[in-house]
Amino acid sequence: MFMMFERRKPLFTISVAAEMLDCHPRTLRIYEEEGLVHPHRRNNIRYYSQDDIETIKKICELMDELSLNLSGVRALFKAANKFHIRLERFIDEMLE
DNA sequence: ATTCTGACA
DNA sequence: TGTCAGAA
Repeated sequence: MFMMFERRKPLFTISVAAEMLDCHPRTLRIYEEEGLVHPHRRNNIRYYSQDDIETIKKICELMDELSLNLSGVRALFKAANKFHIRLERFIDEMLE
């Protein structure tokens, strides 16, 4: 189907995640290639957690509110990691 | 039916 | 980023 559970947490297949985020599955795969999200995999199939969904929402916000492209987001992620900053808070502050 | 990867008139 | 082919 399009959803499964693990430890009480819902996991969504790429098609469902894409619907929730109103974007193309291709886009989600690209974000993964860029190392922006790491959906859980089972039998080579991607399963997105609610957290993954939230992370991607943030990515979209960064792109259209700050006019950043994918490479910009990638740079931001790299910086956050380099300075040991919590990604969630980091992004929220960028959006303030 | 659904997803995956790789490729691009 | 969208779309399509070929395989799983």
